[in-house]
Amino acid sequence: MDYSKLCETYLGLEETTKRLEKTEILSKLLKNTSVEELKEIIYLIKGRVFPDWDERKLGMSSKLILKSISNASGASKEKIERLWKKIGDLGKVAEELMKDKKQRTLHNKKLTAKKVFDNIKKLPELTGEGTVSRKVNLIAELLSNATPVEARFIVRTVLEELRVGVASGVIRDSIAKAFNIEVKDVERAFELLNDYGEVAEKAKSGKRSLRSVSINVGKPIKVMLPIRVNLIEDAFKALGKTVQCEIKLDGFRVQIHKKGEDISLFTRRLENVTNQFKEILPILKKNVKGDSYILDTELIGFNPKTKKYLPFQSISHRIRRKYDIEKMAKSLPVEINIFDVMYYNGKNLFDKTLKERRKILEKIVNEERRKIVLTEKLITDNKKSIEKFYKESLNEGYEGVIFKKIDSEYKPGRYVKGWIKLKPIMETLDLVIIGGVWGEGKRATWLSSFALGCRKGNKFLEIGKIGTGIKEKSEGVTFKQLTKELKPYIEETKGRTVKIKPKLIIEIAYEEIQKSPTYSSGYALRFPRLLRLRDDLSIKDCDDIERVRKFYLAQRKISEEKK
DNA sequence: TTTGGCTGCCC
DNA sequence: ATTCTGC
DNA sequence: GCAGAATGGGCAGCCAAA
Repeated sequence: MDYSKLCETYLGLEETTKRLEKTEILSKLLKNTSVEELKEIIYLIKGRVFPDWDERKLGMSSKLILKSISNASGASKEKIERLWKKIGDLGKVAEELMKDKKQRTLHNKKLTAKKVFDNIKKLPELTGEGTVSRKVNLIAELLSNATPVEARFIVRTVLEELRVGVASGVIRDSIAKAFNIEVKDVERAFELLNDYGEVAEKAKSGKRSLRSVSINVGKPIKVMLPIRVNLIEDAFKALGKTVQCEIKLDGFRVQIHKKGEDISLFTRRLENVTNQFKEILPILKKNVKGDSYILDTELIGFNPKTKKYLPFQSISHRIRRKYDIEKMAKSLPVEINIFDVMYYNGKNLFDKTLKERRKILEKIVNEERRKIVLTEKLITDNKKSIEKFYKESLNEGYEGVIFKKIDSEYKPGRYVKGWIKLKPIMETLDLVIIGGVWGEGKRATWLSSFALGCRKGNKFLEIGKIGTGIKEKSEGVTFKQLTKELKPYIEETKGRTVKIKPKLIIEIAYEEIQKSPTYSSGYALRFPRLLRLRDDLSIKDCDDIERVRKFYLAQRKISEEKK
């Protein structure tokens, strides 16, 4: 397939916001795609070259793409930075610059989808000295042979940000439509295979082939996710009468696959982390019965001396580690908290109820404190007991609770009403805006991220940035309004980043105050978001570092960390 | 040899 | 992770 | 309510620059 044909589809998809129209456009393309190319085209439509479960990484993002654009177009880095700030999309920047260039050199080879796919696929293979320039050249070569529009989408594909409003939902519906199969059959096949390329191939060869798909132990599946509510009343509203309350621990979500003697561990984003946590494999073999299984768990770090749980930041040292793994396993051991089972001894348990799945867990797991346990839970239909469970969980220092409908099925990869997350809301901070970053995509013409300061005497110290909780449309605090108000106070511009004179106070909510190695105040906020403008306050009223420190010391701590 | 920019992925 | 928005 | 697209801090590893 010519890459230009694919780009036409991208343009069509980008043009409409309607999902049904997107489905129509995409299903047409899929119908006209040969079996040989189907997989690649599906990946490219998702803005990738690999399926979700594939662990290869391109190792190329905005800063390196910028170099490729510079090489291919001859424009300086500064010029590209300027355009990027203005347009908010490196793809469109490449398009503009290649337009200028193309007027001079008109003859180039026609790009095929395969050529684009193959060049990008080569990126992960490059390692060692000279890697960066080789990667840059590989993409520059594609850009040089591309039409301006093709350049736009090549850049976005490498960035894995296609921005045409297509992700798994539209792809699912398009496959169903293209091959005349029910959406729910396509969805189920994807739950099992986790690869829309393969699903499309099966769908093309018919309903029977799609239905014969089964789970592949050792290949990660997507996990079920809870919806968040802020009030316990909202949780009651969404849940059935009987509720399973579970404590929420602040560790890593890990799914454990066992098939015969082989055990593999995967994160929520499907990365294989078996090597990082090898020390738990013998525990699993000893304490969990069964020839094959898939378990849903949270790994939580604890202090080996005091046996107390540790905050997330401690065990975050372990997840991506490649060196000193064994040493780390000793100084930062983890406890396996099992809360679900999706597959057992050859049987897929997605359609079983939570009650049934938990029953299986209780039969097969032999618990050992600080090694392997079933997540602490309470099953009740009494509101008072639920409230008490929540309160006590917070008192224990846990992150919060998860409420689950007792008869809920397991829905891989979905945020569903059957699972509800409740965490406490911390006291907010009033902080001053001291900088900003120009936005991308939909937010291209606005300042869309804001640097925050807290007061120390007459000065302001950085305490992080904030970019969510602000509205694009409608009522409330909008990006447009903030940009307009702050623009006159911009003191300095560096690429897409600006410094802003302290003027405007905003109220910020967050989950936790952390010690920060990057910000000058020494603190940063975990999951910050904007609640409202405080134009009733002047910069003198900005919360100071002492108040931040006071909150830091007062907040939930599951263990005293000695550092 | 050290430092720092960049990327990808945990939350 | 949280949040907003169009369907 | 779902799906998609914006955005946060911090960490390890890799490579290039200092």
